Amino acid sequence: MSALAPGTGIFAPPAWQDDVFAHLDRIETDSAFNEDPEDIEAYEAWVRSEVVRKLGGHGDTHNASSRVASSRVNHDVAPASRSSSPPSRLSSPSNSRIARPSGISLPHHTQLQTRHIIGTPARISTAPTIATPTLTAPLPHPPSTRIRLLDSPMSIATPQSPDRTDPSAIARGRRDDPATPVPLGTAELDKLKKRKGFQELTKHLADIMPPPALPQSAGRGLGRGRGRGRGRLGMTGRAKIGGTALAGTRICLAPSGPCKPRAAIIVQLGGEVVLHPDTAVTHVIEDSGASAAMLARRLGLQSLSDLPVGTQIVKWEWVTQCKFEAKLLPTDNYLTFPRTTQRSHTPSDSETESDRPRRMTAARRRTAGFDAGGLPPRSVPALQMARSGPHAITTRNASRNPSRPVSTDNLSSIHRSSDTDRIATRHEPSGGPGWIEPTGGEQDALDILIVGVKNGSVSTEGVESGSEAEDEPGNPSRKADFYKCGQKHEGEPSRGPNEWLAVQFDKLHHVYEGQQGKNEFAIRGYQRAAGILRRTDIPIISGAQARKIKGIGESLAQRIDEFLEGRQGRAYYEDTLEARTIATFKDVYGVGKNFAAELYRKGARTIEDLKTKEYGLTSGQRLYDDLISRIPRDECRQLFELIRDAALAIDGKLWVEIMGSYRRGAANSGDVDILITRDTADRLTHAGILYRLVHSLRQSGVITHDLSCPHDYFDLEAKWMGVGRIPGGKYRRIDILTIPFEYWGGALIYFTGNEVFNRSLRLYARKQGYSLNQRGLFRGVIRDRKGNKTTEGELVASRTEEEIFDVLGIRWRPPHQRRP
DNA sequence: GGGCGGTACTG
DNA sequence: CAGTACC
DNA sequence: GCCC
Repeated sequence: MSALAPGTGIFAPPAWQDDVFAHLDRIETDSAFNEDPEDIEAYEAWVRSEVVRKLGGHGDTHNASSRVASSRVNHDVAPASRSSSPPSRLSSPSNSRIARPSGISLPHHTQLQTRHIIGTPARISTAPTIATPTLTAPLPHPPSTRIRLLDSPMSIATPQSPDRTDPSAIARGRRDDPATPVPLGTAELDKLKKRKGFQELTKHLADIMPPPALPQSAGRGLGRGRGRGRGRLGMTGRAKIGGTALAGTRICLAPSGPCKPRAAIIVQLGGEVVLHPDTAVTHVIEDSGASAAMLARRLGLQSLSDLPVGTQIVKWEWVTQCKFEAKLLPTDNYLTFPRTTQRSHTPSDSETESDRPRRMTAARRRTAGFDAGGLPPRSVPALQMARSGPHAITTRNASRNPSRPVSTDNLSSIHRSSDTDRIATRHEPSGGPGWIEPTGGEQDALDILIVGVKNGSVSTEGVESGSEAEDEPGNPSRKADFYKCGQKHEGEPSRGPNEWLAVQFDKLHHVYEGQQGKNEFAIRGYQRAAGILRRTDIPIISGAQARKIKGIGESLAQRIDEFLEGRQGRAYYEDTLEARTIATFKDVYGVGKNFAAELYRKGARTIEDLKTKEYGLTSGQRLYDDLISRIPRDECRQLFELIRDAALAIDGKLWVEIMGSYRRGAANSGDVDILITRDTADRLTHAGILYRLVHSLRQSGVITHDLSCPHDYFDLEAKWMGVGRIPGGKYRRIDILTIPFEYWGGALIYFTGNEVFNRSLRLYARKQGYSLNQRGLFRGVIRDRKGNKTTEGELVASRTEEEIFDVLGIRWRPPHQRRP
């Protein structure tokens, strides 16, 4: 929800904006946004036509590239001029001095090519002057192999398909005389009741609820002014806000999320609170992101249709809004399961992580295959662990229990056997669509273990006791256990009980990005808090409680209290039009904080302003509409294939791979990242490829814009950033990076990310006396007082990912586990 | 109170 | 150089 | 912002 409404975004539903970009943003990022798919299609078609119109029918090419290109062409005519004659390679695939592991094939590509030389020995000599590692070391493995590995989306625990329960079927249960509510529920309910948290909450409710002697049925005239309830809320000093807005309601708070403060607010507003549904319940609060089926389970029901007729399942926002408007509002805009048809393409994300973290604003995460909303089996110990152990916060240690059919030895042997550096990005099963749930029969051992742990069928024994249990063995160096890069992070296929809070912090983070004079580390703190909350399985019910978690300090704890109590605190007052606008402008490529602020000062208020008035945006920047939207995995793959094929047509021995969030298994990505290198065993290199590739793709209409070009296209290490598309499709951000062959490992790590993982790994490396960059792991780097490097240092490891992890004493992990 | 990743391209 | 970008 |  990133509408630019001042001061309302965090507490209120987003005001509708007459801003198509806000609209698009909502479509793209907000899973709660439901709209007729046809409207969306029509809208997106319109956006495309607008773009085409503004671009005069096609993308133009930036001067930057032509400038660089022309300055280069004379200098280095050879590669370009050769392009007319198809290159070729020696026919033998094994001309490399290093034997390839059997079963791994070179990328197959065109065969009908005439002999030609791409690089020259002279080129090779231009390679960076690090000591060349002995070529007898295991080589990195060729990309684009089609071998199924754990490092593949198919092996990632993908979210199960969204719950298909027909929303209209919700709540057809009986509604008895509200004066004598009868509990609803199955045997599940008894189990729920036994949980410690549940009992605590019951007790708490007894404390704050009006005396039972009074008729509870309607709660009319009660609640407000009740001494005890008020007492609890006294700290807010705002007990009058909201009046008796909820009089007459009987609201079920499923035992997750910020129950206590929520209960207090409801009572304060004259409503009743129950922890499990009965025949008199009028509303159920649910915004943890659970599916209907999961919610039903948490409520101890077989199905939500067991709820009394007319029961509204609403988001907490409805209550806060009732409070602020001091009246009972219609629930239409706050339904957890809106009645309109669900959009069929609601992302089924395993990783909807944004490549542009600042865009993470919306509650877009959807259902998971199991109920993470329930109380965790060991909430208190687990939380206490949070500060001391890396495994405490998440419950996603896949393989705690070796007594599963598949031993962990098998797992690690899969990882360690052969090569962990084979990219093995599995794009799709042959002929099938890309991102599908593995069927039962095809689940591999890891899937089974992951699913088992998640649905509780596999014990998570050993969480408290800490170490031993070698499923998710620590790192060779135990210190690494305490870094994000030494932990397993698989993203959040499940929604935890703190999703609502996490979303608030996402929003706050976005706002702060537009706030002037705020420390970048402070801003990141909010982003991190969102992630922490999202991964915390224990419902956070107070700032003080959250304070125990590593990463949540005094300030964040205060924000949490404000959110939980529905208070208009700092978060509210800092949510200004200016901050939001600037934050939104920053989403335009090339517009950073300073320029965004300047644009605001100059009077721009919407993205539309930037495009229609003269603020000096380039044509590429005006593609905002397309670029801001996420790229479905399958489209990433198609773009990749176009690029790869173009590259292989130039030199079939290139290694071309798709990196970034795609490699981490994301269901959609913010851009397409391509990494290119070439085995130098035949004494040829990929120098000049980038220039020819970009040129070729421009010819074919795949590349349409340059955003930034390498200072030297003919360096072995070069980066091109720009915009392209599948002809006819949306414009997409594309990055293409080339690296010297010997940097493969370092480049893989860098380009795979994610950002947090990289920072963590680099920090860890630094603490160990190394320095890690996209070229590899270095030792002996000397920095001056300001941290500037004064000595290159010596390359320690870089040929493969595993080599680098080994030196650092960190367990290698497949990309899909690198999502802290 | 210091530290917080390391680098590349643009103008 | 500062600003913005990449993961 | 948080952590050491």
